[in-house]
Amino acid sequence: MGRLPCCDKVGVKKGPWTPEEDIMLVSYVQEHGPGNWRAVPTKTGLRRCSKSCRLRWTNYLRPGIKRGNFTDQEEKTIIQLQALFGNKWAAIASYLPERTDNDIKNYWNTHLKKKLKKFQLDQCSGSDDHLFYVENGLTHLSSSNSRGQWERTLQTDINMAKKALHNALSLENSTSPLINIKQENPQVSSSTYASSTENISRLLQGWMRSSTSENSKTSSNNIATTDSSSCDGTPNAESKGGMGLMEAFESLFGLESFESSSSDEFSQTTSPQAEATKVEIKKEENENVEAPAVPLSIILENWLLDENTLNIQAKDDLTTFSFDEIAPLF
DNA sequence: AACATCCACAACCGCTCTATC
DNA sequence: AGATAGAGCGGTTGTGGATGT
Repeated sequence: MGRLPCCDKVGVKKGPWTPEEDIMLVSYVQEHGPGNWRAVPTKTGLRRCSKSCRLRWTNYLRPGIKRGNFTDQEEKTIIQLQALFGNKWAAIASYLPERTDNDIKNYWNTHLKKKLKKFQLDQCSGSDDHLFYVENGLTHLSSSNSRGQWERTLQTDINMAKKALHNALSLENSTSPLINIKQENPQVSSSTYASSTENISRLLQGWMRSSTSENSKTSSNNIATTDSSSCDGTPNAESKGGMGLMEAFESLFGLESFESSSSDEFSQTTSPQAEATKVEIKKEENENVEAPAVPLSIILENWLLDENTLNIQAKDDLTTFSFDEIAPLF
């Protein structure tokens, strides 16, 4: 049977969007809010596929998107999160609220992949550039085969992932553009918009001002379903980021270990269950060093997200974790 | 100046998941 | 329970500008 296409392919325009089309789309969103994309082509007269309209909005016209060069900090964050998540661009993007997953993916493919290749070559030739890559989170690329090397690499990656998470969470609190706009500057700055669409951004500014109160109901509904990083600039870190982490650790260690750990528990720094877990681990270690009852992922989870209280404890857990337990998974 | 090649990025494609009826 | 629409996601492609010959 198959799915019906999202729109009639005949007469649908493809390729780059013109400023006029952008304005038509933005005008529609101003009026109706993002959502009901199927109706957009007919209501606006745009000869575009509904999906194309949605993507154009999500990846380009949506408020709060930062364009232009990636900063060193952003680059490091991407590298570190990529090491953690793999090519889960949406998950990575949720930690960089001003960037879209498409942007990050493109940046990775065009810039960072090259650094990756260079790193591999430099490693063969023993270049001093190695330090750069270590600092930027590329140690996971090491072709280390020995167990000791692997463990050191893991340790380094976890440190960097932890840093990245910390940085990302700081970013969320401090640089989310629409939060700042709402909280600090009701006049709304245009600095976060694409320079090429500044005219459109002005339309949006007016819309945002009026919509914060008037459309709060509809826009919150629509926005919440529009994108992984919501339009109000506050990525759903608890659900999305949290799950991303879980997936990351599962993919890292091949363990299905989060079934008993809810996202709420995940967000807690010292949940009773986590404490119980640690006790359990210690107990297990005393009884049987090679068979920890609690997956490594939970240890890492606790350690990553609890800077102060669990650091030393979990580090101990980590360093005493038996590699034999997970070695077959690699 | 003309052409070829490279590169970055926007956009598209196809698949999957979820919500709704 | 199955069909459908809406949306998310990752991979790939197309296009236009920059650079080299």
